[in-house]
Amino acid sequence: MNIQFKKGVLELCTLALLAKKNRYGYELVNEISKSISISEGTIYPLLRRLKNDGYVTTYLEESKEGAPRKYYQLTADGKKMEKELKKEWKDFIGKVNIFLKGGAKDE
Amino acid sequence: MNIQFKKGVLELCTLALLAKKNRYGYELVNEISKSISISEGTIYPLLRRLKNDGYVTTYLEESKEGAPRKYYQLTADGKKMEKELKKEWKDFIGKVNIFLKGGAKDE
DNA sequence: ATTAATACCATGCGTAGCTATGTACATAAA
DNA sequence: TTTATGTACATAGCTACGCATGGTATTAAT
Repeated sequence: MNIQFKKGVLELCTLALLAKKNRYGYELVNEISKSISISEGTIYPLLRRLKNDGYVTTYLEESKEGAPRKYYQLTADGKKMEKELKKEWKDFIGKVNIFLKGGAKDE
Repeated sequence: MNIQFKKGVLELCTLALLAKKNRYGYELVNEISKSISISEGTIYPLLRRLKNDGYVTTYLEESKEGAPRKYYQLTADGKKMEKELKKEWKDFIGKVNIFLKGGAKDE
């Protein structure tokens, strides 16, 4: 899978998943990697950035299956950002599609 | 416009435009920037990479309107790459769309 | 005790787009 | 003449983000 395509989009995917319900980091890794190949080393730094930027807050919860889980919750800014990024993304792929339309010259 | 979204996609757009007909660098900049905001400092290094990687060849042609133009032409590898990237892109945005479906939890 | 699964985190690296700047030629205006 | 505009190409330094790698801690099974 093309690494470059993911740039910025994983942030959008993460925000979109958190918009549906609060989740913990490891859960996000598993959820996203079902369809897009990613590693923990990508998601944890991303979550840290989101927190530093004020888009999410966190809280701990114990787990019966291992170490305590750190849940991530969108802030008002985070919800706003999610909507904005989603809109930008749809707009962007629409524009890209203009260039992809029409086949090669020798087809 | 989100800079990160463009990563890798400008290469696809460039290849897709060259698949339709040969173009010179400045023309590509103008063509692409009609819908996606880019600068020359992005496209020229990109074209250089494409040439180094054997996806395009170049030839010079004089112009009545200024400096001579360097035309870019897809190689067989370039055409193959264009198809592959296009497929990967469509696959990718399909997967991203899975995460974007469904609204926020409080809507 | 050791292994495995769960769950979290830090860091250096490479890639690619951005800004800013420079070169060079042609044409037209001052 | 020199100044500005448009065309055309190119590079240096910066930044952001995903990746690979490694580490810690808890719980349960072997």
